[in-house]
Amino acid sequence: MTARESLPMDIFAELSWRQLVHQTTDDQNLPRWLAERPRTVYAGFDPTADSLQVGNLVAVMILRHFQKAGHRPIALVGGATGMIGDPSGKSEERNLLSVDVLRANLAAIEAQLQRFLDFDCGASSALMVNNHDWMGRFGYLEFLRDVGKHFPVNVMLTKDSVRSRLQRTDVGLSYTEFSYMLLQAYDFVHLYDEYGCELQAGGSDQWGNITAGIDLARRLCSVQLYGMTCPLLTRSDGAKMGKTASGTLWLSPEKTSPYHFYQYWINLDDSDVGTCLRFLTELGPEEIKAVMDEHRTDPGRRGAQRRLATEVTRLVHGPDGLATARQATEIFFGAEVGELSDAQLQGIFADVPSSQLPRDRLAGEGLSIIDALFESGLAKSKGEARRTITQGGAYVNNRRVEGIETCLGPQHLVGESTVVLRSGKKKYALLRFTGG
RNA sequence: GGGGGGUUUCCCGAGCGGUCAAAGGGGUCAGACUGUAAAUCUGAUGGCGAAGCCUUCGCAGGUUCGAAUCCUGCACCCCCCA
Repeated sequence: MTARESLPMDIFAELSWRQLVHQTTDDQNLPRWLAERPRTVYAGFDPTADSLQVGNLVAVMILRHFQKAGHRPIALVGGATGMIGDPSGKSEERNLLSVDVLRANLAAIEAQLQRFLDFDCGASSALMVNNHDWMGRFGYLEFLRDVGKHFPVNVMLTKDSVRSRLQRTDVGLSYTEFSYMLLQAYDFVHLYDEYGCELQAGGSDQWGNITAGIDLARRLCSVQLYGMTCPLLTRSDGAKMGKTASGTLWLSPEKTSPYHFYQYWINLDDSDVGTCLRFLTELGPEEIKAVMDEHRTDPGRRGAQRRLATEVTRLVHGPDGLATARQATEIFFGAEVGELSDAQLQGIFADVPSSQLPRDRLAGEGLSIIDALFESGLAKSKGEARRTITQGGAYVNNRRVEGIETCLGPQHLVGESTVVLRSGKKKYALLRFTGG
């Protein structure tokens, strides 16, 4: 999709109907400016962890939309800014990451971003940059003279990110974090100089940093750059999207299995599905409307959640990840554990605790189901195991265990060496019989 | 300094010499129901076991055939009067 003077779609209209536009620095002219010809837009990602999370996905999607619309996206990873820590939206001073951790995080995040953008499609090919490449060369004195001179402290003090921290008496704000906005501001100027990037996108908490960059560009280069922010993705109950009892929902399959990722969306509250469909999928307005209409007719089927989970999981984990997640879902909700190999089981039950037992435990009379539940950790004591079985809450390979006399033998093995135990509706554990 | 009350099983909280593994509630775990939700209902809830046995009621001793329950000392907590 090579972009010439004619653009394949109106990006501003696209983002608007998705309600992804929270604020812009020029409501009057930005839509027209974007429609005129291909532009270059950037969004930044901080290497605070070795994976992006769901919250980052909104910015990623925005870059994708820009690219689809014929513009050129730049994904910036904050090798330099990550060393400082952005105070925006943070209630307290952050601990600095070590250089090694930072380097590993950067590499991981760069790899993740690769899959969301097209880096080889002519004029609108995406770019990946690391601000450490230009910030690292700056000397302190040089930076103060060239950049710091243009920042009136009284203006900096009015930024929300700074002010909210100064108002609190229990936490402070270090000079380091206070200076963060200078770095991000300079990034914007640098990307303008280097790549003609004139627009920065980010979450609504980035407003102060974005406008700081625009101010700096005006002073240093006498140009008018643009900024736009999107709403932060939150749930209707106020909680952050992508936070679960067990922690953050990561995009990395190592940190959050495709199954859990898929399940998060399946379980999403009805009132949040619409927003997520608009924010996190590329379905068009008609299709989303159709999905939502159908969902309202029969909320029990949770068609909207299913569609959302399908789309987002496919986007993040690819068709294979989606397939694994779906297969795992079927099994987790009671489907027969049939002819699966150890490797498949390993994938499906990636997050499930497993224990190793010597294979000869299955020989002779076999392994008592009570001991099996106890040793797998599903029951804290043999009494508890007994109870669970008596009450009909124990399952072997998803078949209910009928009596406490049941013993496991080789005939219960699935795959090469695995027995799938379950207690209650969805508490699973694997037993792996090895050796001998 | 003087006087009084407390410390119970995951939590709160009954118990006041045997029938106490210890009422009740919460939580938790199963089951039913359900939209993989919420609410509700049912059952279970120290450990090992077929009966039965073992370990628990702040800590250490003692009285008794027998103690969470009585006595003595110790530790911690709370309240009242100075």
